[in-house]
Amino acid sequence: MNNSELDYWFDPSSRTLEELRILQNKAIENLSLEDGFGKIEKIAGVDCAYFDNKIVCAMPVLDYTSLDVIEKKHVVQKVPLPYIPTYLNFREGKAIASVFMELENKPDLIVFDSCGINHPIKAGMATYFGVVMDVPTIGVSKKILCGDSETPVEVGESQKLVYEGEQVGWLLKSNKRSNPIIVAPGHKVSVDSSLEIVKHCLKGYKLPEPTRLAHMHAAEAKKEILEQNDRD
DNA sequence: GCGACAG
DNA sequence: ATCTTGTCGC
Ligand SMILES: [Mg+2]
Repeated sequence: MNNSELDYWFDPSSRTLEELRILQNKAIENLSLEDGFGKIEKIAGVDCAYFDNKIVCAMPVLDYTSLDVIEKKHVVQKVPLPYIPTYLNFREGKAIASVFMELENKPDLIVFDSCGINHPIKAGMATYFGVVMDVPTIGVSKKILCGDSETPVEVGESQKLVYEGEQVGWLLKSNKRSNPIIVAPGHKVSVDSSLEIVKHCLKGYKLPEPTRLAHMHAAEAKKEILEQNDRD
Protein backbone atom coordinates (compact mmCIF):
# COMPACT_ATOMS: atom_id res chain seq x y z
CA MET A 1 0.00 0.00 0.00
CA ASN A 2 1.87 3.09 -1.24
CA ASN A 3 0.85 6.73 -0.81
CA SER A 4 -1.03 7.05 -4.08
CA GLU A 5 -3.06 3.92 -3.35
CA LEU A 6 -3.70 5.26 0.14
CA ASP A 7 -5.05 8.53 -1.26
CA TYR A 8 -7.05 6.74 -3.90
CA TRP A 9 -9.03 4.84 -1.27
CA PHE A 10 -9.06 7.27 1.62
CA ASP A 11 -8.62 10.88 0.47
CA PRO A 12 -11.99 12.67 0.12
CA SER A 13 -10.50 15.99 -1.02
CA SER A 14 -11.51 17.16 -4.49
CA ARG A 15 -14.17 14.49 -4.69
CA THR A 16 -17.95 14.74 -4.49
CA LEU A 17 -20.10 12.64 -2.19
CA GLU A 18 -21.33 10.88 -5.28
CA GLU A 19 -17.77 9.87 -6.16
CA LEU A 20 -17.11 8.78 -2.59
CA ARG A 21 -20.19 6.58 -2.74
CA ILE A 22 -18.86 4.97 -5.89
CA LEU A 23 -15.60 4.17 -4.09
CA GLN A 24 -17.55 2.53 -1.28
CA ASN A 25 -19.47 0.37 -3.72
CA LYS A 26 -16.27 -0.55 -5.51
CA ALA A 27 -14.55 -1.61 -2.29
CA ILE A 28 -17.50 -3.65 -1.10
CA GLU A 29 -17.28 -5.85 -4.18
CA ASN A 30 -14.47 -7.70 -2.41
CA LEU A 31 -16.20 -8.07 0.95
CA SER A 32 -16.04 -11.52 2.56
CA LEU A 33 -18.14 -12.67 5.51
CA GLU A 34 -16.32 -15.97 5.90
CA ASP A 35 -13.74 -16.35 8.66
CA GLY A 36 -10.49 -15.47 6.93
CA PHE A 37 -8.10 -15.72 9.83
CA GLY A 38 -6.17 -18.47 11.59
CA LYS A 39 -5.38 -18.60 15.29
CA ILE A 40 -5.74 -15.08 16.71
CA GLU A 41 -2.62 -14.15 18.66
CA LYS A 42 -2.64 -10.38 18.38
CA ILE A 43 -5.70 -8.15 18.19
CA ALA A 44 -5.71 -4.37 17.70
CA GLY A 45 -8.23 -1.70 18.54
CA VAL A 46 -8.61 1.76 16.99
CA ASP A 47 -10.35 5.00 17.90
CA CYS A 48 -10.01 8.71 17.20
CA ALA A 49 -10.24 11.96 19.19
CA TYR A 50 -10.54 15.47 17.75
CA PHE A 51 -9.40 19.06 18.48
CA ASP A 52 -8.73 22.16 16.36
CA ASN A 53 -9.79 20.38 13.18
CA LYS A 54 -7.14 17.75 13.90
CA ILE A 55 -7.72 14.04 14.29
CA VAL A 56 -5.76 11.93 16.78
CA CYS A 57 -5.90 8.26 15.86
CA ALA A 58 -4.66 5.65 18.34
CA MET A 59 -4.13 1.94 17.80
CA PRO A 60 -3.01 -0.41 20.58
CA VAL A 61 -2.08 -4.02 19.82
CA LEU A 62 -3.01 -6.59 22.46
CA ASP A 63 -2.06 -10.17 23.17
CA TYR A 64 -5.32 -12.03 22.44
CA THR A 65 -4.98 -14.42 25.36
CA SER A 66 -4.03 -12.02 28.15
CA LEU A 67 -5.43 -8.86 26.56
CA ASP A 68 -2.27 -7.07 27.67
CA VAL A 69 -0.99 -4.24 25.49
CA ILE A 70 2.00 -5.25 23.35
CA GLU A 71 2.37 -1.99 21.47
CA LYS A 72 0.53 1.26 20.94
CA LYS A 73 0.95 4.04 18.41
CA HIS A 74 -0.91 7.16 17.37
CA VAL A 75 -0.84 9.76 14.59
CA VAL A 76 -2.16 13.30 14.30
CA GLN A 77 -3.49 14.64 11.00
CA LYS A 78 -5.77 17.34 9.66
CA VAL A 79 -9.43 16.37 9.54
CA PRO A 80 -10.13 15.77 5.83
CA LEU A 81 -13.91 15.80 5.94
CA PRO A 82 -16.68 16.89 8.32
CA TYR A 83 -18.81 14.19 9.86
CA ILE A 84 -21.41 13.02 7.39
CA PRO A 85 -23.46 9.94 8.30
CA THR A 86 -22.48 6.91 6.15
CA TYR A 87 -19.20 8.55 5.03
CA LEU A 88 -17.20 8.10 8.23
CA ASN A 89 -14.66 5.95 6.39
CA PHE A 90 -13.42 9.04 4.55
CA ARG A 91 -13.15 11.09 7.73
CA GLU A 92 -11.09 8.60 9.76
CA GLY A 93 -9.76 6.18 7.15
CA LYS A 94 -6.52 7.90 6.16
CA ALA A 95 -5.41 8.42 9.76
CA ILE A 96 -6.24 4.84 10.69
CA ALA A 97 -4.36 3.45 7.71
CA SER A 98 -1.37 5.58 8.69
CA VAL A 99 -1.13 4.28 12.26
CA PHE A 100 -1.76 0.77 11.07
CA MET A 101 1.23 0.88 8.73
CA GLU A 102 3.46 2.21 11.50
CA LEU A 103 2.83 -0.80 13.72
CA GLU A 104 5.72 -3.16 14.27
CA ASN A 105 3.36 -5.90 15.47
CA LYS A 106 0.89 -6.79 12.76
CA PRO A 107 -2.45 -7.73 14.38
CA ASP A 108 -4.42 -10.73 13.15
CA LEU A 109 -7.61 -8.71 13.48
CA ILE A 110 -8.69 -5.13 14.21
CA VAL A 111 -11.68 -3.93 16.24
CA PHE A 112 -13.12 -0.55 15.19
CA ASP A 113 -15.21 1.98 17.09
CA SER A 114 -17.70 2.20 14.24
CA CYS A 115 -19.94 0.18 11.95
CA GLY A 116 -19.07 -2.79 9.77
CA ILE A 117 -21.66 -4.30 7.44
CA ASN A 118 -24.41 -2.69 9.52
CA HIS A 119 -24.36 0.26 7.12
CA PRO A 120 -26.82 1.16 4.31
CA ILE A 121 -24.50 -0.33 1.66
CA LYS A 122 -22.31 -2.42 4.00
CA ALA A 123 -19.54 0.16 3.73
CA GLY A 124 -19.04 0.94 7.40
CA MET A 125 -15.57 2.08 8.51
CA ALA A 126 -14.54 -1.40 9.68
CA THR A 127 -15.69 -3.08 6.51
CA TYR A 128 -14.26 -0.53 4.10
CA PHE A 129 -10.89 -0.55 5.85
CA GLY A 130 -10.76 -4.32 6.04
CA VAL A 131 -11.45 -4.79 2.36
CA VAL A 132 -9.06 -2.07 1.20
CA MET A 133 -6.21 -3.16 3.50
CA ASP A 134 -7.10 -6.85 3.29
CA VAL A 135 -7.26 -7.46 7.04
CA PRO A 136 -9.93 -9.11 9.20
CA THR A 137 -12.00 -6.48 11.03
CA ILE A 138 -14.96 -6.11 13.39
CA GLY A 139 -17.07 -3.03 14.04
CA VAL A 140 -18.24 -2.16 17.56
CA SER A 141 -20.42 0.93 17.91
CA LYS A 142 -22.47 2.53 20.67
CA LYS A 143 -25.43 3.62 18.58
CA ILE A 144 -27.31 2.04 15.68
CA LEU A 145 -26.81 3.59 12.25
CA CYS A 146 -29.32 1.30 10.56
CA GLY A 147 -31.15 -1.92 11.29
CA ASP A 148 -33.59 -3.07 13.96
CA SER A 149 -33.24 -5.30 16.96
CA GLU A 150 -34.82 -6.45 20.16
CA THR A 151 -33.14 -5.20 23.32
CA PRO A 152 -30.90 -7.66 25.18
CA VAL A 153 -31.48 -7.43 28.94
CA GLU A 154 -29.25 -9.90 30.77
CA VAL A 155 -25.49 -9.31 30.87
CA GLY A 156 -23.98 -11.46 28.13
CA GLU A 157 -27.26 -11.63 26.23
CA SER A 158 -27.31 -10.74 22.53
CA GLN A 159 -30.06 -10.07 19.99
CA LYS A 160 -29.83 -10.13 16.21
CA LEU A 161 -29.53 -6.81 14.39
CA VAL A 162 -31.48 -7.04 11.12
CA TYR A 163 -31.41 -4.70 8.14
CA GLU A 164 -33.42 -5.26 4.97
CA GLY A 165 -34.29 -8.76 6.07
CA GLU A 166 -30.71 -9.83 6.71
CA GLN A 167 -28.78 -10.23 9.95
CA VAL A 168 -25.96 -7.72 9.88
CA GLY A 169 -24.78 -7.98 13.46
CA TRP A 170 -25.79 -8.04 17.12
CA LEU A 171 -26.79 -5.92 20.07
CA LEU A 172 -24.87 -7.14 23.10
CA LYS A 173 -25.51 -6.34 26.74
CA SER A 174 -21.86 -6.17 27.74
CA ASN A 175 -22.31 -4.54 31.10
CA LYS A 176 -24.95 -4.30 33.81
CA ARG A 177 -25.05 -0.48 33.87
CA SER A 178 -24.57 0.24 30.16
CA ASN A 179 -26.74 0.37 27.09
CA PRO A 180 -26.09 -2.53 24.70
CA ILE A 181 -23.19 -2.21 22.25
CA ILE A 182 -23.57 -3.02 18.57
CA VAL A 183 -21.28 -5.69 17.14
CA ALA A 184 -20.93 -6.46 13.44
CA PRO A 185 -18.51 -8.11 11.03
CA GLY A 186 -16.19 -5.81 9.17
CA HIS A 187 -14.36 -8.04 6.70
CA LYS A 188 -13.20 -11.67 6.71
CA VAL A 189 -15.13 -12.36 9.93
CA SER A 190 -18.50 -14.12 10.10
CA VAL A 191 -21.50 -12.73 11.95
CA ASP A 192 -21.17 -15.42 14.63
CA SER A 193 -17.41 -15.03 15.04
CA SER A 194 -17.70 -11.27 15.44
CA LEU A 195 -19.80 -11.83 18.54
CA GLU A 196 -17.57 -14.55 19.97
CA ILE A 197 -14.42 -12.48 19.54
CA VAL A 198 -15.90 -9.35 21.08
CA LYS A 199 -17.22 -11.34 24.03
CA HIS A 200 -13.74 -12.75 24.56
CA CYS A 201 -12.41 -9.20 24.80
CA LEU A 202 -14.84 -8.00 27.47
CA LYS A 203 -13.45 -7.28 30.93
CA GLY A 204 -16.49 -5.95 32.73
CA TYR A 205 -16.57 -2.63 30.93
CA LYS A 206 -19.04 -1.47 28.30
CA LEU A 207 -16.49 -1.74 25.50
CA PRO A 208 -14.16 -4.62 24.58
CA GLU A 209 -10.53 -4.00 25.59
CA PRO A 210 -9.14 -3.19 22.12
CA THR A 211 -11.59 -0.34 21.58
CA ARG A 212 -11.72 0.78 25.22
CA LEU A 213 -7.94 1.15 25.37
CA ALA A 214 -7.77 2.81 21.95
CA HIS A 215 -10.27 5.41 23.17
CA MET A 216 -8.17 6.09 26.25
CA HIS A 217 -4.92 6.29 24.31
CA ALA A 218 -6.38 8.74 21.82
CA ALA A 219 -7.72 10.93 24.63
CA GLU A 220 -4.38 10.85 26.45
CA ALA A 221 -2.42 11.76 23.33
CA LYS A 222 -4.81 14.63 22.65
CA LYS A 223 -4.48 15.90 26.22
CA GLU A 224 -0.67 15.86 26.04
CA ILE A 225 -0.69 17.85 22.83
CA LEU A 226 -3.05 20.47 24.24
CA GLU A 227 -0.96 20.81 27.41
CA GLN A 228 2.20 21.13 25.33
CA ASN A 229 0.54 23.85 23.22
CA ASP A 230 -0.20 25.80 26.41
CA ARG A 231 3.44 25.81 27.43
CA ASP A 232 4.58 27.06 24.00
C1' DG B 1 -41.36 16.61 2.06
C1' DC B 2 -39.95 14.91 6.93
C1' DG B 3 -37.20 12.59 10.13
C1' DA B 4 -33.11 9.48 11.29
C1' DC B 5 -28.43 9.45 11.13
C1' DA B 6 -21.55 5.35 13.32
C1' DG B 7 -18.03 9.32 15.14
C1' DA C 1 -16.94 13.79 18.35
C1' DT C 2 -16.78 18.04 21.77
C1' DC C 3 -17.91 21.31 25.97
C1' DT C 4 -17.69 19.39 31.67
C1' DT C 5 -19.10 18.76 38.00
C1' DG C 6 -21.84 17.03 40.45
C1' DT C 7 -24.92 13.63 41.53
C1' DC C 8 -28.03 9.55 41.86
C1' DG C 9 -28.04 4.53 42.24
C1' DC C 10 -26.11 -0.12 42.76
MG1 LIG D 1 -14.68 6.97 18.23
